Amino acid sequence: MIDGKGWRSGAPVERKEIPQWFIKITDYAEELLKDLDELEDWPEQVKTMQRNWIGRSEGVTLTFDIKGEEPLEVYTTRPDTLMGVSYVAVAAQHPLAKKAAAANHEVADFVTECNQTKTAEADMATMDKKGIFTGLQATHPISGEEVPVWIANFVLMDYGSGAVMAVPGHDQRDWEFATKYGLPINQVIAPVNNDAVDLSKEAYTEKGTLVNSGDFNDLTSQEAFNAIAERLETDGKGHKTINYRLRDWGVSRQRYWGSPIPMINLADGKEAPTPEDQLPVKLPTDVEMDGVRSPIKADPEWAKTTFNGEDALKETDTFDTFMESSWYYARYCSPNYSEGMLDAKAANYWLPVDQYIGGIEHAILHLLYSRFFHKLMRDVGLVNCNEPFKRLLCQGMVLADTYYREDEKGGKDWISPQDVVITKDDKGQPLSAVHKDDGQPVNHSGMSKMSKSKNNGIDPQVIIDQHGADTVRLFMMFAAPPEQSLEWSDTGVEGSNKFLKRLWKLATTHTAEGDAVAMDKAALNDKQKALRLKTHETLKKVTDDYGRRLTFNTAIAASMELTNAIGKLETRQEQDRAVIREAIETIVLMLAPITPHICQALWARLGHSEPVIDASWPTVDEAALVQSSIQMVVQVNGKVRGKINVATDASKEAIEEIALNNENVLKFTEGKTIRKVIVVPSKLVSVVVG
RNA sequence: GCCCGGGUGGCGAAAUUGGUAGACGCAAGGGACUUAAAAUCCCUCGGUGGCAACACCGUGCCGGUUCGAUUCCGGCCCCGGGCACCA
Repeated sequence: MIDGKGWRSGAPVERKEIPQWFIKITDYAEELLKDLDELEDWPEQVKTMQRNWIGRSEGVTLTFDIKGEEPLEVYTTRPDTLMGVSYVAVAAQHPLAKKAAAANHEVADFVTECNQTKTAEADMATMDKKGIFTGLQATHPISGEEVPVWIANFVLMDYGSGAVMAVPGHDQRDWEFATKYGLPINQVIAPVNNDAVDLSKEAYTEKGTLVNSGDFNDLTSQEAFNAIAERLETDGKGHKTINYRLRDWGVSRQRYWGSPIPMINLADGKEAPTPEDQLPVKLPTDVEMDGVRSPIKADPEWAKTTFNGEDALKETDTFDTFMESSWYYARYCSPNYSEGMLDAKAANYWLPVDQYIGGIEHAILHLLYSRFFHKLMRDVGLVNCNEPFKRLLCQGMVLADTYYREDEKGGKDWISPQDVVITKDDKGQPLSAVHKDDGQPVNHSGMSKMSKSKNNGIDPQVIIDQHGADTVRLFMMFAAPPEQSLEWSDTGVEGSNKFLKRLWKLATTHTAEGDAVAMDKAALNDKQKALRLKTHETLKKVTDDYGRRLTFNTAIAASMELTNAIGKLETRQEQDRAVIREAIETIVLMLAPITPHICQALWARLGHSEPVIDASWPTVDEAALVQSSIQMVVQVNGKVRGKINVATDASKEAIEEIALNNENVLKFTEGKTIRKVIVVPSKLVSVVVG
């Protein structure tokens, strides 16, 4: 868009009302909300976002009568504040607004202005709150008093009934609007503790006790909610309602690139689904793009068809691409099936998806649409489970450094990080960045998502050619937990390569010395036992990291620690080699999912004929985890003052005794009264002195 | 503006249920090997003071709960994701 016009067509950007297709996702709002509770292996963050997006609220729908007009319906979640209403406001697209606009050109100008502003929620929420009086008066459903009807730019036509009752005393947005336009601000809620409220500074939005509310005085907000709802119900002026923030899904797109919506527009103005013998409706490929209109809209012939022998027109809108991404996972179960959308048998064999992975940017739209679509498929008998994705992991983005130079026009010329040479000072802080070709300086613009536009993508093939796929895989899994963004670092890649070389050397040196003898667990010395302990502790941790936590970075770190520990054990005895063999085999099996190639090669050298991919996951030897003594920390008034070694089976009293007699601990307890000693088993002793 | 995350050494990060802050790695510094360099190996590595033992400070900022807070609570600042037509 340039200056509010399409860059190719020159057409001005404007908002228009056009007929479009919607899918009634709101019918599933309650189920989409409720079933979130079943998704135990979804991140809490995503479920919270979806709950808020669906936005279930309990309130009351009520009507204000207007002379000579249809009664005005409003929805409120705070019926307890009803007696404080000082005006009502409708959206600019509301029928009352349109009617008022027809009668008054100032109102018409305002409505036009509202229709030109952006409709994104973020824009609506941050724009100046503006309004205009329609000239109409509405009758309060209980007091019978007259209140003015305004048009306000912040009232959404799509939510509730497109009209709100305004209680400036107890709603901050209404308060700001009333203050701006000099409308009355009435107090009808008082704090429970009866504190005075200053409504000249801001609205009082808490719940409390009703005041200035006639028959409802002295009721609590909760009691008044019910009492007022009942009164309205009795008088035929309203009733309790459950409302959702979720709106129906607009699936129409006016562009060519998409699946044509299989509906037919009939001569009488009605619509019908495309009959089966005309399916699928295919997008024509022999088209001319004029850059303005979709070819199937520009071509008067394409849409022509018949329905029950009558002339009719095919729909020329295409589907939102979210439509396809909402069920592809199900189609993947029977990709060659041609009798329908899904082969239900295959779908039910495979679904739900055990582990789904996607970026956090899909937390709401794609993941909500998919859940909805799955329930639709269930309701027509295509699948028999309630939810599409059993387990969800939201992975982060890959970021890389960005470098640029300014061109003559002041624009930015992005330079690939692979073409930049960095020099660093003694402390490792970058001193300068220059282009590798001309040696001239370039500007650094931080880390950002790898993209074509910033020219900071790294072709993995280059790194794979240099260091091998295992190095790249190891680096990517090691640099950060998967749900966090990953900062690409060439030196980090080299670090991963170094580790693999070290592991290779360690393992091949070991195998070159011949086969290890069988381990004699009873004959192990302390150092050998310590390595076995480390091996099985590591295995236990890595198993949990892979299986439950999905923190591959810590699984790798633990494997590195074990590798370092092996290097520290001297190999003088046969049993040293037996314990080392076990440790190396464990590392190879643990890292095989991440670095399969090198692990397969090492596995073979370790004398296994079956491929490592077919080897079973090693089991933790609980006996190896048993220790005779452990280290505990001693704190005095919350600060670590000593470390003690105690027998694993030592009693609380014995531990206390050792802790209190620790040399450094005594320095801080001498001459003071010991008020309390807390022993946290196998962790620490906390001494409180005063 | 609203909803959801995040903020820890020079850097990427770890600390899983409130219990030793900085594991693991990168960068940097020192050393060994080498004619030399690369590679490799060893040592140091949050800050301040101290020969050291150790002490004090330290997880965005301010406050609170607790014997004990990176972790829990209240308020604030900054960064990222989403806000329905980017998908």
